[in-house]
Parts: sequence; structure tokens; C-alpha cells
Amino acid sequence: MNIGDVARRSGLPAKTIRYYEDIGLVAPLRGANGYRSFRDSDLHKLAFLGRARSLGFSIEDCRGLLKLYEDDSRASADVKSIAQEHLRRIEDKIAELQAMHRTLSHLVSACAGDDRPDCPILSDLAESDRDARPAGKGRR
Amino acid sequence: MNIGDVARRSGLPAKTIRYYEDIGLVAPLRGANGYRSFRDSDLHKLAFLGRARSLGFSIEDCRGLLKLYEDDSRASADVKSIAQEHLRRIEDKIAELQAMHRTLSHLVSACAGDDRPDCPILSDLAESDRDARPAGKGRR
DNA sequence: ATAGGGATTCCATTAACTGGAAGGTCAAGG
DNA sequence: CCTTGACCTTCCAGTTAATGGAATCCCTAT
Repeated sequence: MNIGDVARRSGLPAKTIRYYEDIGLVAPLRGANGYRSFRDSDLHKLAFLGRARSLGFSIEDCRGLLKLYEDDSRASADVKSIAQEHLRRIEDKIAELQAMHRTLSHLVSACAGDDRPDCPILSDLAESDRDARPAGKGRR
Repeated sequence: MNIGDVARRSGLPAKTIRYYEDIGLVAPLRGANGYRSFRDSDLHKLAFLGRARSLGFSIEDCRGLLKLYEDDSRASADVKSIAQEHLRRIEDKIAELQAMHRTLSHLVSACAGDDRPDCPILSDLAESDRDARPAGKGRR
């Protein structure tokens, strides 16, 4: 299979597939013409990757999952712990977004949204008697 | 004020402040020694930026908000529409994360998490009788 | 032979910083 | 006067996960 077929069948853009090869997630063969030649197993891996990515797993998570996927003697506990950790990150992110949403929707509903300059949104952002922000962004 | 003071007072890392100058969000003066010299107005802008960023506004949104903030003849409608658009993006993101969360938490709870290899999480990711992506990630 | 649709590589760009190196500046202490 | 340490400066690279585009090559059909 050429990359175009695999792209169609896996739903991943060809660019992305090349990128995944670059970073060592798949290793298709090469034909005499230099074209990548994908086996069924490559296609399966790519489809697996697409699904894992769509669940928000990072590339590094995907690398780990793929390794476990191919390891017949894996322990499901290892898979589960990756997934649980990811679940926690998702929960954190949701909580963070919900906090933003709460604050912002209050401000938005308090704003007249007309042609006058008075704006509670700007006033709030300009408030100087408050420290930067309650919940830190928690960068990693 | 030197950058260290402003960093302390605004809560932003000095690195970030320099970056914000780079991209034209603030324009501190310079002393004879080449050090940045921040006025109170610069500090206020930076604090404003810190708050806007913590609400998840993009840098470009911040640029727009800052411009409106400094424009006495602004219309609050302009501010509101930026905020509403952002609110919509937040809602989309929350929905996307919640969908991931639903799927993943089902899988996680179905996984024994022991030393055996059987794993519904991997099985699901490997399923080939399903198309790649339920809801597109909406890359734009 | 030529046209078209694929394929290849390589480079740049995105968002918003962050880390680190190499070096200049300033105030205090010996 | 010199050193030490805390600041400051610039510049370059790296992060995440691709994506866009250019230049070029290959294959098939007409």
C-alpha cells in the first residue's frame, strides 16, 4: 500500500503519517522507487494511533500504548495506569476551563454590549486590587 | 522599575514580559544602561495581560482587548463580542474533553488493571470496524 | 512525449512561552 | 580597587503535534 491508500483507510493525513514515521511510531518498508510500502500491520498501527490521539493521548502516551499493544505479555495494569493518568489530566483541564467559563460568562452577561465604552469585562481585567488569578494554570 | 520588580508585581515571569515586548504588547522605556524601564502604565498593562491570559484569551485576543482598553471611545459591544467568541471556544473545548472523558472512563472502569494482558482499552483502540474519528478535533 | 496525479524530501510556521549560554551592570564589602 | 552576587541584556534552541509549501521525482495513460 502506498501512503495515499493508508491515509484514506486510516483517516490520517499523509503528512501526519510521514511525521509518525519520522518520530518512530511506524516503520513502513520502502519500494524500489523510494515509495513507502505499508503492510496491514502498519495500517493497523496507524488506525490505533488515530484513535488514541482522538481520545487526547499525547504522542508519548501513544508510543507507550503502542508498545503495550504489541507486547503479548503486557499487564493490563500498565495500560490502565496510562489511561488513568490521562483521565486525570482531562479532568484538570475541564475544571480549568469551567472556571474560566464561570468567570467569563458572568462578565459577559454583565456587559451591555452596546456602543458605550463602559465595560465590566475590561474593568475586571484592569482590577489592580487582586492578585493575578486564583487557580494557577498549573503548567505541567 | 526594572523587569524584576515588574515581574514580582505583575506575577508574570521576566521571560514572559520580554516576550510580550518582543511581540509588541508592551513598550517599556530603556535606561542609559540598556535596562528596560517600566512605567506604572506598563505594569498595569502587564497585569491586565496576565488576567486576560489566565481567562484563556489568546495573545491576539489580548492585543485586541488591550487596544479597546486604551481606547476611551470604544464600544462595549466590541469587547463583549471578543469575550463571547472566546466563551464559545471554551464551550467547544469542554464538550470535546467531556466526550473523551466519557469514552475513556468507561474503558478504564472496564479494565481489570492486573497483571494479565487482556485489556478493553487496547481492544477498543485496536477496533478496526469503526471509522477513525467520531467528532473531528476541528483543527482549523 | 506529455499530462495528471501521486510520491519524495526539506524547510518554515504555528502558540506561547521556557531554558540556557555568554556577557554587561550595579551595589556592597574587603 | 577588586571581587562577588544579584540583576540585567541578547540570542538561540526546544517544546507539541502537526501543517503548508516548494522543488523534484515517479508512474500511468493517452
